[in-house]
Amino acid sequence: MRILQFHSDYIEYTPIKKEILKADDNVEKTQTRLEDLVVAFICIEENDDEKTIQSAILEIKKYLDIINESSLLLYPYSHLSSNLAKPDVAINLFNKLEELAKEKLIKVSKAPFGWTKSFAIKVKGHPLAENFKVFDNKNQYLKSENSLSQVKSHNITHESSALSLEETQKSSWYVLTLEGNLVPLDSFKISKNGSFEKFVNYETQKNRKVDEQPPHVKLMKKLAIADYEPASDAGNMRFYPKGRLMKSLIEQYVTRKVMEYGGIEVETPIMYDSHHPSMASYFNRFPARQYSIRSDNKELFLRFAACFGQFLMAKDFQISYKNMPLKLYELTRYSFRREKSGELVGLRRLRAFSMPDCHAFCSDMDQAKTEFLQRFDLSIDVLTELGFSITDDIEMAIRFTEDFYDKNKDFINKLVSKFNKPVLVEMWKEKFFYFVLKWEFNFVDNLGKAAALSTDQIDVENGKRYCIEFVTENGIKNNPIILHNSPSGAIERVIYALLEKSAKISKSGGHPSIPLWLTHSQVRIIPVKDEFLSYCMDLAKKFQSNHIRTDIDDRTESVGKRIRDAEIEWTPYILVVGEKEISQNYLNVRTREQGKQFQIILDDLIEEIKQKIGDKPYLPLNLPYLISKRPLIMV
RNA sequence: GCCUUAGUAGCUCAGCCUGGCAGAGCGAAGGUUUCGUAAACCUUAGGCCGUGGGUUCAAAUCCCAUCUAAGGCUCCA
Repeated sequence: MRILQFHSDYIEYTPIKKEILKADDNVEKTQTRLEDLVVAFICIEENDDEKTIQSAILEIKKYLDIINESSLLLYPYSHLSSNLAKPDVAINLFNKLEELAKEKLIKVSKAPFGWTKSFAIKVKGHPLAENFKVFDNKNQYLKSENSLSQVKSHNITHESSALSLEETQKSSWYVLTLEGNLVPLDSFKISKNGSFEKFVNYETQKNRKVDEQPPHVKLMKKLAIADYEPASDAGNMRFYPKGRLMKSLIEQYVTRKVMEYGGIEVETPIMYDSHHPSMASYFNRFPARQYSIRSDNKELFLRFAACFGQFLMAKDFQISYKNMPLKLYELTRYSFRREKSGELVGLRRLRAFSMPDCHAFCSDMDQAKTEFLQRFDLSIDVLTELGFSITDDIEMAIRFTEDFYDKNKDFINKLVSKFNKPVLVEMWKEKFFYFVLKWEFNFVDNLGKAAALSTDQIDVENGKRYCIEFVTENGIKNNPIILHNSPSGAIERVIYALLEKSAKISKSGGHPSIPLWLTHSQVRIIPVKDEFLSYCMDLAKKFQSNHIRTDIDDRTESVGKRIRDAEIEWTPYILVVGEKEISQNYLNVRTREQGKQFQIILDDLIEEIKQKIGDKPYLPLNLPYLISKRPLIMV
């Protein structure tokens, strides 16, 4: 039995003429079009039997799992062999194959057997898209080749990755305590209703049914931060002026922190040639999750992480052990992942996102571990400075192989004690994928959903896979261990978490807010009458020259209305300026934080605000400073 | 991909069950008001009721199909 499989954008076929007597009846001679599926061209050979069918279907299912596809077309295709089975045997086995496939897969269809058919097919542009397999009657899986791809022996890696996917099932869950005890999850007493409990449930249980729309989705619209863009693909957001400003500030902040740590900023292309030789193993890691673009004769895909561009760059560097650890950094705008449409949620899960990604190339495991601890501190620092409390908002998961744990208990316990709370552990019997250890900081939102922010990994494979080399003290070339750190996680996700956190505060009766350094209008000035406008403009200039974003509500609305509007925008400082303030030279301030009014002189207020902002990045207002000049973005 | 829900004015939504002139609030435009800490007042303009078909004297409303989106499931290296 021979199977030629294509991962296809579409196939169209039309039955033309019945070829053999026993061919399928009730066949309409109309065109069938199917989209996004695997087309399996199959021929049944002499000596094939039910066992052959069974092992074939397992292989087909494995292939669909790997490329993450659920639709299958079984297409009888005799031209693959010169040793065909007799038609009546073949048709019988073919129907069995269809039955079995329907038991195991979601969407299965079959083209008619024994008919001449015309067909047109469009095959997707990634190395795993084309695949050929041969089985004999002892249900042995004989050989498989990417016969049409230039990447020879590719299927061997594909095979091993399929096997290791099964290994995934063998992971087991524990809690690692501050005392360094690895307690099986079942016997660990988790305190009720805490975020750790929610996090553990989210990670380990299947039932995640929630009926509400996440609060941050409402907020991102209401505060005119971001919105869905109907004219793009789902999961590609538009960012309004306030959201863009917020993103820029967070991006600048994270980038500065990573550069202070020693990261060297680079920029790499967002698209790559699918047929470049080094793509094969990359695809094997992230199969069929990318956007693809056809341009002239090239099949390009959009990157889904920065790893790749940085590895290709590091490969061309001349690196000595003296340069290690070498840290490359890029904040991708964007990385693209074609998540399934149903998986996308507001700013939590996107198809296009901005990801800070810092790789450290280390000479050996000792150096890697030392570096790893530094980056752990960096990540805690970044999240804290972004406005999260590690104690209240963040839960940690750590995943490692049993072998690595046995050899590195002290090291792992050190991570936990730095985190200073119990940690959820997923332990694997054996290594799969490319890392031996990986941790994440997760934010748990209002609906009990967890989203990973910071993360770091110890990667022991890709140095070799990408031929990255450094010269050791002895003059030998060696492959580095690579650490993959994102100290903050995707920038959009940081905004999601900030909004969810403020929704949590508002739920419990507090005043929701956004960190001062990230709010668009830090100070809003409201002149009581038009005649005070020029005084207010002078005032605004003084704030702005001190890097405090200040605007003026010069609309002809009542004072009450303008205060209300400022509060709806979550403006942290509202100044009402009238005769009293001008004649007596003080300011009347209404703060969001304390929700009360007080009087203060200008210089003191500037000092207070500057102190609260600290050394966070500054950018000027991203909208006209007179409200009357602004378009209305959200009601 | 599957399940559920929703598409009506710029925005948020009512009307649909039980068919009978297309509605409200906010926002916008014009005007009056110059106001002291969470919504001043008046006037006006805004519509292919997602799209296509069907039933009916008559469809936003009932039926069928279809598109789009959201939420959930699955997935999440």
